[in-house]
Amino acid sequence: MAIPSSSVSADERLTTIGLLFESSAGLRRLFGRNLEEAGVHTSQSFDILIRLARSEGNELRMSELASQASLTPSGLTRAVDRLQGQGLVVRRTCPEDRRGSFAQLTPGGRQLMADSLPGHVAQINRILEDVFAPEEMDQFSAMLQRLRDYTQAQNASTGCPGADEATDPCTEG
Amino acid sequence: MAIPSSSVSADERLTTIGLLFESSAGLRRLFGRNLEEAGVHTSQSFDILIRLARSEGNELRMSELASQASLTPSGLTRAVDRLQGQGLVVRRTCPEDRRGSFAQLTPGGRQLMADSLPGHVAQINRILEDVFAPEEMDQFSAMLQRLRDYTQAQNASTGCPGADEATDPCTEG
DNA sequence: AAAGATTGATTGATCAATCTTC
DNA sequence: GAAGATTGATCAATCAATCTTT
Repeated sequence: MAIPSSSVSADERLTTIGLLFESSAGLRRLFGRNLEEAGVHTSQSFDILIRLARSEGNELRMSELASQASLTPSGLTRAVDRLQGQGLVVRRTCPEDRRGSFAQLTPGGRQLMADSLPGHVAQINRILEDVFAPEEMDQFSAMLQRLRDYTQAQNASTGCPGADEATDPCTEG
Repeated sequence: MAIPSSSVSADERLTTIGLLFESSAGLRRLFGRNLEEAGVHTSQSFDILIRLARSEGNELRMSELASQASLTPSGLTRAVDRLQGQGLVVRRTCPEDRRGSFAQLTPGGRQLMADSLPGHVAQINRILEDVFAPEEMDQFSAMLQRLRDYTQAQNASTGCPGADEATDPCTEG
């Protein structure tokens, strides 16, 4: 009682991490419902499509996309296979380095994003406005940014998915 | 420029959600390394074990455990099968309602938690102290708590895993 | 030999269907 | 018939190994 703020107990900090995990899982479920109705199969698919949609030329290198989507290279290969099967994405061999390839949004993929994004953004706004006061939003975002950067840096030491030097703020899910 | 705080753009809010997802995935990867060294197979296993460890009698009903761990009933059945196979958990039929059962930590399971928890807590403390100022911690936790509660309430409307009325603050991962 | 990407084998999670008990 | 839990079938992600290009 009346212990200063640095006294946050171990239990409380464990709980904080648990809340982060549960929030993430809960949001994915909420989004999943609406995205499916909008024609996007899963929240993970959307995660990939939106990053392509927000990139120059609607395309990204496989390795960078894997990193941004928190997937291993093989995981991304399979995800892009599925999206290609749905006609939303195509592969393009990188002309300067023929080992690499780009994943690129098709016109159909762009259309799907154009159709589904407004509803998704509206849902996000509704949630965030219900939960946070306006001045809290920026704080929350800034804290998450630091936490994300920290985990990326730590994971980078040992070559992990989602451990990119990515300065790119294009980071949605 | 100089637009008030409520003008946070759609892109910024999309990014906030993306940061939350990436933070969650990044933390799971960081924890996974250390937990594996400590003898816990995955971050998901730990998620289940710690909830049992922090519950009365080291046991919890399957349905409640599923909800707390953000798993479907069948997902939890399989997870408990694995933990039982490792000798960390046993099932106990509920005497008052023979449809239900409890998952309960074995002595070996309790020992494993006793051995691995200190290191895990230390890792969490290190991360949170590196990333956040002391006074930010409580804010961050409180914001996540509201977000978690909100998503649970929303998902509850349609019967989803992790959508519990759970007032229980035992919530780690 | 190292980097980018893919494939095969395995593990983990989900949905739909089923079984038992209420 | 509904609730708690499990099983079968399927899908998605990972690791280890492989192929191509550098």
